[in-house]
Amino acid sequence: MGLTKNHIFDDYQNETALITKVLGHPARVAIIQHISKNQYCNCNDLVNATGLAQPTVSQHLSEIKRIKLLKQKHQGKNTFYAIDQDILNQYRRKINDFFVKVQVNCQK
Amino acid sequence: MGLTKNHIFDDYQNETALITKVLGHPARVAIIQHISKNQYCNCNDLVNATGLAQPTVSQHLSEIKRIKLLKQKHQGKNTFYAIDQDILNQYRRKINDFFVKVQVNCQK
DNA sequence: TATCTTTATTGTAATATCGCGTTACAATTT
DNA sequence: AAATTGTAACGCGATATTACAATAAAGATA
Repeated sequence: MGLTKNHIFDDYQNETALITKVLGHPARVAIIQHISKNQYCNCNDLVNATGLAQPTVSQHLSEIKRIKLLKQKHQGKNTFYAIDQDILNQYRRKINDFFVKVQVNCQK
Repeated sequence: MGLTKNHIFDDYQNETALITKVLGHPARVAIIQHISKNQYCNCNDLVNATGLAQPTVSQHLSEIKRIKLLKQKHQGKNTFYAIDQDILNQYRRKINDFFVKVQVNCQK
């Protein structure tokens, strides 16, 4: 089948997986790092920074956008990307809470 | 190609991705949750808890084992699984640090 | 011994992902 | 207008992932 059965899991489990899945590729980790160090950089910067082809970077960008982690500014032919810090912080807490809850469960 | 170019990314990026990738599936999130609430449960418990077939659960378990997040005890025909809390805590800090570093970079 | 239970392995079909060449398109630049 | 630049979309080949039936293997039980 090859098709994840999302419907048999709850919202919390699906959302946790959705967020971590986006972080689950080194290119996307690298892209997020580079944008954070160069807020409002463009696609070409990321191509140079990662060494991946432009369509590949563009594809990874759209996966990161899917979870709303990026803000975009269009200026002429350029698109500038920045990290949405509110969302980032929200996800940081969510993922950390997941770990903490698991940890607490272990100790009961 | 369908082949991740790990060699063009650094150890930090690859390790961050490796950990989050394992969490990037709702079945594995569910399995980790269930083991944490039932330390030293067996595979059958997880089959019942998730609703997935036994080979599927076994496959997910081995992915979680790949990053050393599980401890196992063999007792006769049974295999009991538990969360390795040291590793869990290590990963919690690692992933949280990743988020924090990105956040700090944004604010420079 | 034969059977049942539990888990891992093998094999396979369906689907998703990764990476990139090509193309398309919009906004500049010449 | 023509060429250039930056980005997204399309399409494709290679590989990986998801899920499961069937089987194997190892221990327990009748």
